[in-house]
Amino acid sequence: MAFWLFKTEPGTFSWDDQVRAGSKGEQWNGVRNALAQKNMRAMTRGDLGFFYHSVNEKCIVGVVKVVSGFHQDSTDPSGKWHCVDVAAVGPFPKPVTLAAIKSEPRLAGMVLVKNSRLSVQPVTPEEWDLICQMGGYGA
DNA sequence: GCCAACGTTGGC
DNA sequence: GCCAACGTTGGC
Repeated sequence: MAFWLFKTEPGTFSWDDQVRAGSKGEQWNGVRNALAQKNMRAMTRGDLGFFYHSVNEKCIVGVVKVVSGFHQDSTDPSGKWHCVDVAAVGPFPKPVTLAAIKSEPRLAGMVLVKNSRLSVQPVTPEEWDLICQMGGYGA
Protein backbone atom coordinates (compact mmCIF):
# COMPACT_ATOMS: atom_id res chain seq x y z
CA MET A 1 0.00 0.00 0.00
CA ALA A 2 1.38 3.34 -1.01
CA PHE A 3 0.25 6.93 -0.64
CA TRP A 4 0.08 9.67 -3.26
CA LEU A 5 -1.03 13.18 -3.91
CA PHE A 6 -3.02 14.21 -6.97
CA LYS A 7 -3.05 17.85 -7.93
CA THR A 8 -5.76 19.46 -9.98
CA GLU A 9 -7.09 22.85 -10.82
CA PRO A 10 -10.63 23.02 -9.45
CA GLY A 11 -11.73 24.89 -12.58
CA THR A 12 -10.66 21.94 -14.72
CA PHE A 13 -11.44 18.94 -12.56
CA SER A 14 -12.68 19.49 -9.02
CA TRP A 15 -13.45 17.34 -6.02
CA ASP A 16 -17.14 17.65 -6.90
CA ASP A 17 -16.41 16.20 -10.33
CA GLN A 18 -14.52 13.37 -8.69
CA VAL A 19 -17.42 12.62 -6.34
CA ARG A 20 -19.83 12.69 -9.24
CA ALA A 21 -17.74 10.02 -10.96
CA GLY A 22 -18.75 7.66 -8.15
CA SER A 23 -17.05 4.54 -6.91
CA LYS A 24 -16.10 3.43 -10.41
CA GLY A 25 -13.88 6.43 -10.62
CA GLU A 26 -12.50 8.40 -13.48
CA GLN A 27 -9.31 8.37 -15.50
CA TRP A 28 -6.68 10.67 -14.06
CA ASN A 29 -5.80 11.70 -17.55
CA GLY A 30 -4.04 14.61 -19.13
CA VAL A 31 -0.82 14.11 -17.21
CA ARG A 32 1.98 14.97 -19.60
CA ASN A 33 4.99 14.86 -17.39
CA ALA A 34 7.51 12.08 -17.29
CA LEU A 35 8.02 12.03 -13.54
CA ALA A 36 4.29 12.15 -12.82
CA GLN A 37 3.86 9.27 -15.27
CA LYS A 38 6.50 7.31 -13.45
CA ASN A 39 4.69 7.84 -10.16
CA MET A 40 1.42 6.63 -11.63
CA ARG A 41 3.11 3.59 -13.08
CA ALA A 42 4.20 2.69 -9.56
CA MET A 43 0.63 2.71 -8.28
CA THR A 44 -1.40 -0.36 -7.62
CA ARG A 45 -5.11 -0.83 -7.15
CA GLY A 46 -6.12 0.11 -3.60
CA ASP A 47 -3.45 2.78 -3.09
CA LEU A 48 -4.76 5.94 -1.49
CA GLY A 49 -4.13 9.53 -2.47
CA PHE A 50 -4.81 13.07 -1.39
CA PHE A 51 -6.89 15.23 -3.69
CA TYR A 52 -5.33 18.68 -3.88
CA HIS A 53 -6.88 21.82 -5.33
CA SER A 54 -4.22 24.18 -6.68
CA VAL A 55 -4.55 27.81 -7.85
CA ASN A 56 -7.11 29.68 -5.74
CA GLU A 57 -7.72 27.16 -3.00
CA LYS A 58 -4.36 25.46 -2.49
CA CYS A 59 -5.61 22.84 -0.10
CA ILE A 60 -6.14 19.12 0.26
CA VAL A 61 -9.87 18.56 0.10
CA GLY A 62 -10.31 14.82 0.21
CA VAL A 63 -9.06 11.28 -0.21
CA VAL A 64 -9.18 9.19 -3.35
CA LYS A 65 -8.41 5.58 -4.11
CA VAL A 66 -6.64 4.05 -7.09
CA VAL A 67 -9.17 1.72 -8.72
CA SER A 68 -7.28 0.53 -11.79
CA GLY A 69 -3.85 -0.39 -12.94
CA PHE A 70 -1.69 1.80 -15.12
CA HIS A 71 -3.29 1.92 -18.55
CA GLN A 72 -3.56 3.88 -21.77
CA ASP A 73 -4.85 7.44 -21.44
CA SER A 74 -7.91 7.44 -23.67
CA THR A 75 -7.60 11.19 -24.23
CA ASP A 76 -4.17 10.84 -25.79
CA PRO A 77 -4.33 10.18 -29.54
CA SER A 78 -0.62 9.40 -29.76
CA GLY A 79 -0.91 6.52 -27.30
CA LYS A 80 2.27 7.65 -25.61
CA TRP A 81 0.76 8.55 -22.28
CA HIS A 82 -0.90 6.45 -19.63
CA CYS A 83 -2.90 6.99 -16.48
CA VAL A 84 -4.74 5.28 -13.65
CA ASP A 85 -8.38 5.53 -12.58
CA VAL A 86 -9.18 7.10 -9.21
CA ALA A 87 -12.41 7.22 -7.22
CA ALA A 88 -13.44 9.52 -4.38
CA VAL A 89 -13.29 7.97 -0.91
CA GLY A 90 -14.28 10.85 1.32
CA PRO A 91 -13.85 14.59 1.90
CA PHE A 92 -11.66 16.18 4.55
CA PRO A 93 -13.85 17.63 7.32
CA LYS A 94 -11.22 20.37 7.52
CA PRO A 95 -9.30 21.01 4.28
CA VAL A 96 -5.56 21.20 4.88
CA THR A 97 -4.13 24.28 3.23
CA LEU A 98 -0.72 24.66 1.68
CA ALA A 99 0.01 27.32 4.29
CA ALA A 100 -0.76 24.84 7.07
CA ILE A 101 1.51 22.25 5.46
CA LYS A 102 4.32 24.76 5.12
CA SER A 103 4.00 25.83 8.75
CA GLU A 104 4.33 22.24 9.97
CA PRO A 105 8.03 21.42 10.37
CA ARG A 106 7.45 17.70 9.96
CA LEU A 107 6.06 18.33 6.48
CA ALA A 108 8.90 20.55 5.32
CA GLY A 109 10.30 17.73 3.21
CA MET A 110 7.09 17.04 1.35
CA VAL A 111 7.27 16.99 -2.42
CA LEU A 112 4.39 19.45 -2.45
CA VAL A 113 6.62 21.95 -0.68
CA LYS A 114 9.81 21.20 -2.55
CA ASN A 115 8.46 20.66 -6.04
CA SER A 116 5.07 22.26 -6.22
CA ARG A 117 4.84 21.86 -9.96
CA LEU A 118 4.77 18.09 -10.00
CA SER A 119 1.17 17.03 -10.51
CA VAL A 120 1.37 13.48 -9.17
CA GLN A 121 3.50 13.02 -6.09
CA PRO A 122 4.44 10.30 -3.63
CA VAL A 123 3.50 10.81 0.04
CA THR A 124 5.23 9.03 2.91
CA PRO A 125 3.15 7.12 5.49
CA GLU A 126 4.27 9.61 8.15
CA GLU A 127 3.09 12.54 6.04
CA TRP A 128 -0.14 10.73 5.29
CA ASP A 129 -0.98 10.13 8.95
CA LEU A 130 -0.12 13.65 9.99
CA ILE A 131 -2.14 15.31 7.24
CA CYS A 132 -5.13 13.06 7.94
CA GLN A 133 -4.98 14.23 11.55
CA MET A 134 -4.74 17.85 10.50
CA GLY A 135 -7.75 17.40 8.24
CA GLY A 136 -9.78 15.62 10.88
CA TYR A 137 -10.01 12.65 8.54
CA GLY A 138 -10.52 9.09 9.74
CA ALA A 139 -9.43 7.83 13.17
C1' DG B 1 24.90 14.74 -26.35
C1' DC B 2 25.00 19.40 -24.45
C1' DC B 3 23.21 23.77 -23.62
C1' DA B 4 20.42 27.81 -24.30
C1' DA B 5 15.85 29.55 -25.19
C1' DC B 6 11.21 29.21 -24.60
C1' DG B 7 6.67 27.99 -22.67
C1' DT B 8 3.96 26.57 -18.81
C1' DT B 9 2.80 26.10 -14.18
C1' DG B 10 1.76 27.65 -9.73
C1' DG B 11 2.56 30.42 -5.60
C1' DC B 12 2.44 35.01 -3.98
C1' DG C 1 -0.83 40.20 -12.59
C1' DC C 2 3.91 39.16 -11.63
C1' DC C 3 7.71 36.39 -11.03
C1' DA C 4 10.31 32.20 -10.16
C1' DA C 5 10.98 27.33 -11.04
C1' DC C 6 10.79 23.61 -13.84
C1' DG C 7 10.37 20.82 -18.10
C1' DT C 8 10.78 20.59 -22.95
C1' DT C 9 12.39 21.75 -27.30
C1' DG C 10 15.60 22.76 -30.81
C1' DG C 11 20.11 24.26 -32.52
C1' DC C 12 24.79 23.27 -32.52
